[in-house]
Amino acid sequence: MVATIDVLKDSGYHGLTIERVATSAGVGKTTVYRWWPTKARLVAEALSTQLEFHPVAATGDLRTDIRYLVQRAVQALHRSPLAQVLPEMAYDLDHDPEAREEILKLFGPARASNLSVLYAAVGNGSLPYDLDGALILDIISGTVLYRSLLGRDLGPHIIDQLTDLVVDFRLPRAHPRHDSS
Amino acid sequence: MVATIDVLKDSGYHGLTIERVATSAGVGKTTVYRWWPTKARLVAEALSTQLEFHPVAATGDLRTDIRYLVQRAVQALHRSPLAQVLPEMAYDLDHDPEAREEILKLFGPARASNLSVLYAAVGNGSLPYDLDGALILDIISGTVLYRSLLGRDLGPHIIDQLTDLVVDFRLPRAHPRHDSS
Amino acid sequence: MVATIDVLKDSGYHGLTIERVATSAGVGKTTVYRWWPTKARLVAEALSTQLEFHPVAATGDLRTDIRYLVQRAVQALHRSPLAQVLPEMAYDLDHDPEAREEILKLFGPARASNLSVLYAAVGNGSLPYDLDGALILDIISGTVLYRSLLGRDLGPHIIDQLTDLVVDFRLPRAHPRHDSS
Amino acid sequence: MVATIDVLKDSGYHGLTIERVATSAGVGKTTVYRWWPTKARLVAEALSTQLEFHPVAATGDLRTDIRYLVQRAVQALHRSPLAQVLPEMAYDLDHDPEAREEILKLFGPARASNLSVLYAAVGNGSLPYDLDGALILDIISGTVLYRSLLGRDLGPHIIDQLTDLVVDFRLPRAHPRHDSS
DNA sequence: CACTAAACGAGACGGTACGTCGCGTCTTTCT
DNA sequence: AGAAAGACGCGACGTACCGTCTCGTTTAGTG
Repeated sequence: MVATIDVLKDSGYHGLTIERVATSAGVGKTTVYRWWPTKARLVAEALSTQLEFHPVAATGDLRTDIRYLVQRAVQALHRSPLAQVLPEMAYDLDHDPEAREEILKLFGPARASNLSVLYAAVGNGSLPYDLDGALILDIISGTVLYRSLLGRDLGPHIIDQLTDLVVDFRLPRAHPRHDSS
Repeated sequence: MVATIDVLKDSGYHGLTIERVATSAGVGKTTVYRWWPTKARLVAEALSTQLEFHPVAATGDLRTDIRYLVQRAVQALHRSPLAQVLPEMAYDLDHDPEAREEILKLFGPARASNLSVLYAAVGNGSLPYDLDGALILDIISGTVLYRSLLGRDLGPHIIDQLTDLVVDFRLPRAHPRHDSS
Repeated sequence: MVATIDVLKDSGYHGLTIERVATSAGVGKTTVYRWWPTKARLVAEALSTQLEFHPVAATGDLRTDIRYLVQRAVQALHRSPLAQVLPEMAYDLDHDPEAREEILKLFGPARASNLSVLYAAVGNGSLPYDLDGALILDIISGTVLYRSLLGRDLGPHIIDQLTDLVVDFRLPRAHPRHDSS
Repeated sequence: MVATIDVLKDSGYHGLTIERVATSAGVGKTTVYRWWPTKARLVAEALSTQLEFHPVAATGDLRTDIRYLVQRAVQALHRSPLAQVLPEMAYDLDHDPEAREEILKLFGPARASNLSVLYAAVGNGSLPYDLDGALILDIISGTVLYRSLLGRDLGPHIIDQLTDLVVDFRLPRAHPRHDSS
């Protein structure tokens, strides 16, 4: 497991080989296969031991809380180890439902926490009563991941833009906004 | 090239092998390598001969036009051949800038057309003058792709939700909205 | 191993391909490479399982024994499977000392036996006390191999000529000798 | 042709490629194939332009002349460029009679000269009247080539031993003969 | 002098084999 | 009994040359 993480860091998901993990763990390949049927499952589980969710108290101030939420999405999906690994795993996850499940579990706590922030705001009237929180989160994550995949701009302004979208229902403005803020 | 498309359809990007393409084209491996240095480049170019952009006249009615734009994004990124292939290519594209360029070119015409729709609406005052059109499009595409990747719900309501987001600056509502439309 | 012999018989050393041997043995190429680093080593070992030395009792009559010795050299270096393969291997053997060692081992028993015949004759005074037996054998083998390589005459008289050379210290005579014997 | 020699020197017969020769000659592959149907023919012809025979006057002293003859055989078949190339060509020559012819022509002048030395000695009674000169020469060449191929000892004594064999009809003696010379 | 045709350079082509890597299974060996 | 070690059949990798095959482009030689 630790070995998996090491290899993953050194070589990425593509460079990770069952053979390599086994060797670096001082273990027979057989043993690895015994416990994890696929590379995806192995990595999924390894990541799950590695990443842990640090819950954050909501401040109650909508803009602050949303901004933080967006920030964490960007971090998680842009330069984190997870983000580097996820796209390489895309295919395997699509063909290995159990691994997908495992990976999705990793997002669970953060997602729940984020939803609770949103619905707290709904509760006090800052956001519409029939808000589709899940979609909001997907919009944020999706936008960030998409830009990351395509190698497009992911500068700091995108955080403001997405925050404004949620807090003010405001469509993103062209980003020479730092001078107007 | 045609052979590449065939193999791609049969076996997906992962199942596509230079050897297979060569054989199925009745061609030596060397010839394939001579023209396309990597699998990603080969597939990118094959896709580009396959996909063509059908421009659509804007109606002038913002909601209709945006709706159509969103619809096309969903089609392009959900069940199209391209959509099935893209995630599998993610890793290679990340390590093969030329292939990425080629793939991005595929999006070019549709993207330009979509931008023109948005900025036409900006022009007649239906959308804010300082709109970040590129980000809007990324939000739409990103959201759709993200849900597609995670295997999440991509029913018809998402089209309405994203349309409303752009047209009415309205955050997505929970989707029992078909009864209210 | 058996497969190697088969392929060797069918196609000679040049036509023998690791790939072919592997296929015809129902085995992965890797396995072949695991055990024999080079084609030369593989063939050398295959030959060594195939060829076995049949020792022959010396009669004590010098001419008879030498004649038989020469005869066997001609057989071994002219039309035997080994002889057909050896020249094709020349280059590889020159660049693969271990394979050369292996091949030389094949000659070992016959060479030893031949030397013992010679030195027995030295012992009873039929041949000079300070005879260079090794060179005698090389002269016989070398002459035969050389003619074989150049496609030159290797008729039966050469056996007599070489025998006489050793037994009578007599230089080879022009070979219409069958009528004078 | 000059290019062929260059490549031959750099890379040996095995490393010599029609492609390489063509390139290094600044010539299309086609042109090479037009003039020389096979690698063997090409090399054979190249060698024939390179090697020339320097006739040597016979001294009339048998031992001196024979010794020189043997010496030249050793030089030609041991460390000369030809000797390095010949074994690698063995297979091709066996399957390309025209190339063999060409190569044999290279030996022609030297062979003729050597035969004339022998038969001059026959003429003045120093060697038996019915001597098989061709075989004598093959014995010398064969022995040298054989030892060369097998990587066996080819020190200076072998020259004395072979000379004695011819001049004195004496079988080779074990070679601590340098102290007696 | 212009025209033609052979010979040419360049290099693409369909192939075959190379030696390597990683797969996922299976067997042997040793605790 | 269970794990390490690693052999195994397999299939793809990307490379090197093979000998064949167009392509224009020189270069003579001839009319």
